[in-house]
Amino acid sequence: MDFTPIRVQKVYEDIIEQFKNMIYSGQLQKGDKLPPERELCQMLDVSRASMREALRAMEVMGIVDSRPGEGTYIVDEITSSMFKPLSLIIALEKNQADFIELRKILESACAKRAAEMRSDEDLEKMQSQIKIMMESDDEGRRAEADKKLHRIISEATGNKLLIDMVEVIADGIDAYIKDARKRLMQDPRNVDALLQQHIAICNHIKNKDGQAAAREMEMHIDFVEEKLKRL
Amino acid sequence: MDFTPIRVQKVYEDIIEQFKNMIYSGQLQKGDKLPPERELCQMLDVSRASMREALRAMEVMGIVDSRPGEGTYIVDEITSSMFKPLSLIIALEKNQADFIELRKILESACAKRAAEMRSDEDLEKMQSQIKIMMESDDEGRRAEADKKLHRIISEATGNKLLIDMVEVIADGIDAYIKDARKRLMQDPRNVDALLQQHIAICNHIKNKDGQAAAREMEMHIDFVEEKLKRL
DNA sequence: TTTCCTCTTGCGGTCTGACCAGTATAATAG
DNA sequence: CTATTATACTGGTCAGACCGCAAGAGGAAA
Repeated sequence: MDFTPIRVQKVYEDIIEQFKNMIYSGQLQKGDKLPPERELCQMLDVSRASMREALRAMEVMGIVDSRPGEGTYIVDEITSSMFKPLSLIIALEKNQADFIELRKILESACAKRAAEMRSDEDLEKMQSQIKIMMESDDEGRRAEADKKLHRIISEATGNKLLIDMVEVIADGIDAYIKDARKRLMQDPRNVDALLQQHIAICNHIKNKDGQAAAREMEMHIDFVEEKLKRL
Repeated sequence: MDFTPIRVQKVYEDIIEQFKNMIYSGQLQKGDKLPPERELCQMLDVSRASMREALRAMEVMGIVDSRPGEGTYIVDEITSSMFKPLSLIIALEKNQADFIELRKILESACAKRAAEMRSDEDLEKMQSQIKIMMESDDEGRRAEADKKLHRIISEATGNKLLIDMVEVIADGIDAYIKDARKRLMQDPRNVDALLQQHIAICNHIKNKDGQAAAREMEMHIDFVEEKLKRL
């Protein structure tokens, strides 16, 4: 006998399901205020504990926002919170190849779009970070500038989704390889290579050459990945 | 006076924070079994309700898995569950430009990698879907084949992360534009145009021309987006 | 009448303790 | 030694209580 295992739906999952349907059907929209928890419990005939588990779950998903004394609302602005779990998953996953590939895809796409849409202001911000990288002797500061530069590039796309996602993935990976990076940067040749790559990327963005910027970004991430592997 | 609002950390967030740190520090690893809820409560000196809110939150993040009578475990395999909230956010967001752009980035990257890594088996699967599209008169079946084809392409990359993410985003957007698509497909010219685009993408994948496949995929999504806008 | 303060009310946040229904393990019978 | 049964353990759910914050009602002062 080979029966299918019965998947027992937990109450909180059921509750989320109902909210989901109301969102899909448009009955719940951005910014809407939800009834008080106690009322919701009566409506769905569940305990407050279960209702709260569902609400907390939706809170970490970035779908609702509960404020003490005020009430619970459907969020009215997308936040990066929904991507936060990613950094934890990255920390759990020893084989990070998939994450690095995803990062490469996203960051090169950012570079391409940044090249196409950048304002002069964006360009200035990038170059000020590069200046810090060139002039500073402190690896900590250089690493910070590196990070900022990548963020400025993603911000130049104007796509909030992209910005948040790149940041979470980059942070997750960076936290994981932090020590390795430090050791890598003890060799001045590596420091210089990285600097040249960053300059090249920015130049392509300056010249509004999206293709080249994307290619350069991809090579840049490949370079770091390759060096780290050898460590 | 311009004080910073005091951010009151909720208990469940605090608990998650502690788990997060243990994951980052490596004290908690994939597959580990957690102590029973009641013990955890004692360790952290919190109520079971709060502990459960934290656990449920981590469950929807795809980090832990609780099984009745058995215990709670750190997940040992990445699941797509962490991306599920995205489809809800998509449903909430009227302006989907950012999502469509993200989709374009991911799917064209998939096409590129699929072209580079595809097996003959992958190719066969793609072509069988195209055959369905060509021969079927039922728009429902054609839409299904369309969807499957895109999934086969993402699967050809072998990157689970990418597969899950593309699926969630595509599903979210498709659900949103479902009716519009139906109307679009009432015009045979559109049906044919889409078919030609799919064939072109697959041909590039067949020829292992990643650049062309990516470009074609991007144009394909642009085409659909453009047509939908005019509707 | 208007403004300001106070107080009530409503809300989310947290805790306690209890019971249920599965799973796993130890004890028992064969 | 094996198969069965009984027990302990674990997550899932519920009910009820109390706290502190926020908003709005109502009254006091200008």
